[in-house]
Amino acid sequence: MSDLADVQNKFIGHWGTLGSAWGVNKTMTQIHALLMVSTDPVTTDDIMERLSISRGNAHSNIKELVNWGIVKQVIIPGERKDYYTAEKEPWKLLCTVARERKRREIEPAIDALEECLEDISGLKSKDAKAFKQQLTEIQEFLQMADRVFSRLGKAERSSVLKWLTKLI
Amino acid sequence: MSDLADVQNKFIGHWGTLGSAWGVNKTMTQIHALLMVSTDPVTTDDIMERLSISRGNAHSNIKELVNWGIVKQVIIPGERKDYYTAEKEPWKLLCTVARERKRREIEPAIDALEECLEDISGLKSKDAKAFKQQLTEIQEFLQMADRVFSRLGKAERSSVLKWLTKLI
DNA sequence: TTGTATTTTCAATTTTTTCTGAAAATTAAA
DNA sequence: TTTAATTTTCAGAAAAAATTGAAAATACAA
Repeated sequence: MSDLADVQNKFIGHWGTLGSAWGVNKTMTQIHALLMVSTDPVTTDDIMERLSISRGNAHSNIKELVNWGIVKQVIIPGERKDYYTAEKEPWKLLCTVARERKRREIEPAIDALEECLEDISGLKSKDAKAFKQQLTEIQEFLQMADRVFSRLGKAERSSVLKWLTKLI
Repeated sequence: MSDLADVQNKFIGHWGTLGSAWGVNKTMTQIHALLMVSTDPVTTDDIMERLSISRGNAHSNIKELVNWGIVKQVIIPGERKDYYTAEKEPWKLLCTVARERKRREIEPAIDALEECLEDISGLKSKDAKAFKQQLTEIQEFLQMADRVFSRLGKAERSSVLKWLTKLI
């Protein structure tokens, strides 16, 4: 027989593990998990206490979540402290993350490959041609990913679901 | 005016950066990048030299790539050394990664949430109900992700392209 | 067998990342 | 103003992850 907080902590831990596997700081995803299961807005002190972490750690990870657009600061009239909430709807989370990852990772990668392609445009050896061909294929792949993420980033729940259902 | 190896190194570096952002060891993705742009199979020594890394490092990352099914060992008759190659086609890479990530991350996450749901099944407070509801939504989301990855994992290039094109 | 090439392992080290905690800065009430 | 609450910063500490290099294990030709 578990009590609510215990199970929530378990969930928070698992969400952190999942985040790590995808290259996200564990504390960051844990804070996010805590906010997802919190019905009311939460303060930095709440987070520090709940996750047993320092103020600095809590602070910087919250800021990072806000940067990603995954967490919002909410103003509570009459309160001095800052309160935070997260979007609860997983589909919206997906959209936000897709938008950010496109901007932060896919677009720069495309630009980088573009540069590589320019650098070798002058080379005519057989090996250079093979490399060029390979880079071009990867480039096309990334461009497709870019379009998918872009589409996802703009999507509404219903439309995402519609595609995915079609897809499967 | 750059020479081929320089541009390839540049590409290898960028591919490593991209991998890091997605939670993959940089050396691992760099080895993968090197194999993708190598027309012929490559030995551990080639990799060590090209990336300036130790034998142990090269070895363990190659093994990890083989584990993921992203790199294959090839037997070259008459040669003592092990040779390795990577699938060059990005779409096939996507399929392989999707299959593995489903197995390694998504399925365990679903099981973990399932356990959380069991743990709270007895709790009847208002908060417990809200938590249950939230977990259920996340669970459904993960299950959809699972199906998408599963579909991707089985796919052929043409069919993946067909969906994605429809999607956009 | 024996010797040599090659692969594998892993303790120790280095590097990178994350985290802490306290001081400084900011904000706003008194 | 002054004071107290709160947020922000950041140098140093701790933890985690990656890497080295050499010894051990293995594979195989002679």
